[in-house]
Amino acid sequence: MNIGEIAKRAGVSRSTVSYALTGRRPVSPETKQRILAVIDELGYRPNAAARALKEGRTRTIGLVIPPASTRLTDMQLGFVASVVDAAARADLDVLLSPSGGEHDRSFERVVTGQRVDGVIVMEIRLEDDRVARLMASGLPFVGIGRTRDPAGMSWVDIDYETLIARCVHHLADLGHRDIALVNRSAELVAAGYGPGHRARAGFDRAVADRGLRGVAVCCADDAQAGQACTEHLLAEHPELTAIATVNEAAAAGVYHALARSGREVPRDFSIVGVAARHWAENLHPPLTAADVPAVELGAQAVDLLLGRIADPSAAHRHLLVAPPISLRATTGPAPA
Amino acid sequence: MNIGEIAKRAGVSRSTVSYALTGRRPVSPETKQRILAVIDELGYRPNAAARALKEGRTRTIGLVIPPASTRLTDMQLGFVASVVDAAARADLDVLLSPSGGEHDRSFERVVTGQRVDGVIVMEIRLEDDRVARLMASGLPFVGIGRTRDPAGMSWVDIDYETLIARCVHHLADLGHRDIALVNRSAELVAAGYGPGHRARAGFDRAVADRGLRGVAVCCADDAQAGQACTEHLLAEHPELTAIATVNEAAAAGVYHALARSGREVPRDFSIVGVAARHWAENLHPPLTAADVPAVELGAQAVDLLLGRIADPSAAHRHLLVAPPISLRATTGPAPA
DNA sequence: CCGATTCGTCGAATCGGTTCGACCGAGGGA
DNA sequence: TCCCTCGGTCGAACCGATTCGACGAATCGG
Repeated sequence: MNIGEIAKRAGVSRSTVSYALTGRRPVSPETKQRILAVIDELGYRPNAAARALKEGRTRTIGLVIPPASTRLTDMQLGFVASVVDAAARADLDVLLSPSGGEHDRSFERVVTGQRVDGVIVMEIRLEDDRVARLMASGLPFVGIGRTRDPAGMSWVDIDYETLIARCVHHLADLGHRDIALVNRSAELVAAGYGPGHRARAGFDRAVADRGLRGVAVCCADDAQAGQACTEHLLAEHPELTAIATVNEAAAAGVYHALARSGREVPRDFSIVGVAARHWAENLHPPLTAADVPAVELGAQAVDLLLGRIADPSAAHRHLLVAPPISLRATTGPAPA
Repeated sequence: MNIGEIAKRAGVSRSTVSYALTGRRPVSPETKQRILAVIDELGYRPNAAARALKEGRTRTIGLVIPPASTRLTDMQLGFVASVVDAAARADLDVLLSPSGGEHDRSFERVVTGQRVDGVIVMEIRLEDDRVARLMASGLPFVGIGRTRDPAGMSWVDIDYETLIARCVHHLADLGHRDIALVNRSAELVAAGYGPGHRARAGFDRAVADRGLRGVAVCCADDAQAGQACTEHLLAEHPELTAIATVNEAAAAGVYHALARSGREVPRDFSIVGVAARHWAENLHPPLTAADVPAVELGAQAVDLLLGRIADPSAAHRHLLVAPPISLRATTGPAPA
């Protein structure tokens, strides 16, 4: 079932079969039809490896994800899904590569073995050696997220700094004076995870701008940690009346801790965050939050990558989104 | 940076480089060292396409997932993560293929273009044309889930029928007489989604065995639907004192509906389900549930697939797991 | 001391496509 | 009528690896 077999049965040469399929040279209607009939009958498809070898491209992109051991957040899942979706629309396949920890062989294989035409990297750190590796390799790539100095790369990202600042202003406008930031996990922040640092910076700046009293804490990415963290926060700072958070996975725990402390949301306490819309709406009560357009970002990342593959020397482009805050049910005036 | 370049710089023939790398023929220590030095210096990796073409295998497996539009449940995410993880351990790459809906081109490409050595298929229906397609193609594959008559395939699956029956018996043992099943979405069940049907069958059988009164409903996979569904259920059947569920995504909504109706869990009402442990523990209160070992199942699926790739004519194997119910905080004696 | 092994290496064939140069015949312009 | 162009097709080269057969040199047993 290779191209030679098709050629033999159609009574033409292999090149003619190739031209009939790719259309890169004219083939007479009768010949073409005969070839297609044979192909259809035998269910022939060109061998992807042979084609990739000759053409020098694989029609596959790599998607570098955090290692499987760290559970994907809802937002990350949204990115993965939208990248896969957008790639499928462009008739590209997606090769998954967990990176970090023990799986660096996988990353190496993807980057170095000419298995993919380009790469999308998620979960970028301020200093990220995967990015350095990719830049050195010359392979086209796009970050979902960006390094501290992203001038030499193409990327899409969420403007956490602006968003958290906006959250703080929203709370300040409502009269809150003592607010807390529930950030991502201490490990992530310590490892230089961009959103954690940028959220912190935005929080500090806005708190200073509005003359508020702010306290920032880190919190692991699950409901139990969110609860523990909030209980601790309320015990240490009983004066708090609001929380801003970028940790969607912890939000349910934050709710429970507040309920157990006797505080009712939003009457006694306000919460505002940055989260996937799906997630914000499914909390109870629905979370007032900046809705991250994960689907759009993933699609844009694929777009950018296609551009770089088509012209690797083109100027780098990027997209920084700061979606507006959707008012739902968790923020209200500061209690008197 | 191909093997010829390495050969030239090391002053040997291309075949010798190949033998030095694969070890399939002896190479003298000095020569080998010289070759490895050059390779190291130039950062050479064999071209994956060329190797695949000659060897006839790609060292890649396909993972067929539901289309991106339908959000992955926590359990499905666990499967994906564990498959990727297990594949990485075996030095295999994973090619993602959304199937269903508009993405059948992607599935076709994966199955037919000799891009992968084997395939793992998720979300299998009782009658599943992707399975039929794979059987016809002769490509090794393993299902996570199984068709109605899975004799001709290898698979791993969760024994929903037994598990839900076990849940019902657990509730009956606690004295509950009126119980409901909250199943997966009506669309899934209508489409012949196996777990939905098998859960229903196990529920009906156990309810009959114990002489209970049971009511089964379908429910979309999110918290809002869970709440609406439960409210409806309580309105129609106020005599209910317990719910068994296979719909982990709806559980939070079930909780809220019960709380809003004034029922306290587990004092007034019991809930028991089948869910990923991570998910059950993060609910509040933690859900008494059969903990699905998604990680183990994914790893087993990869194992089975490796076996089939190694020997496609070997007898089919399968694994049906029925993990015990972990008692947490949501079941108690039926109210008097 | 000679024939048979064994070791280390090389050259050439091969995998299944794409693509380039060339060829033949028909049609069109001068 | 002659020449050129162009449509349609073929054969051969090529992409970058693996692998088989062969061959020279060293080793070994008799």
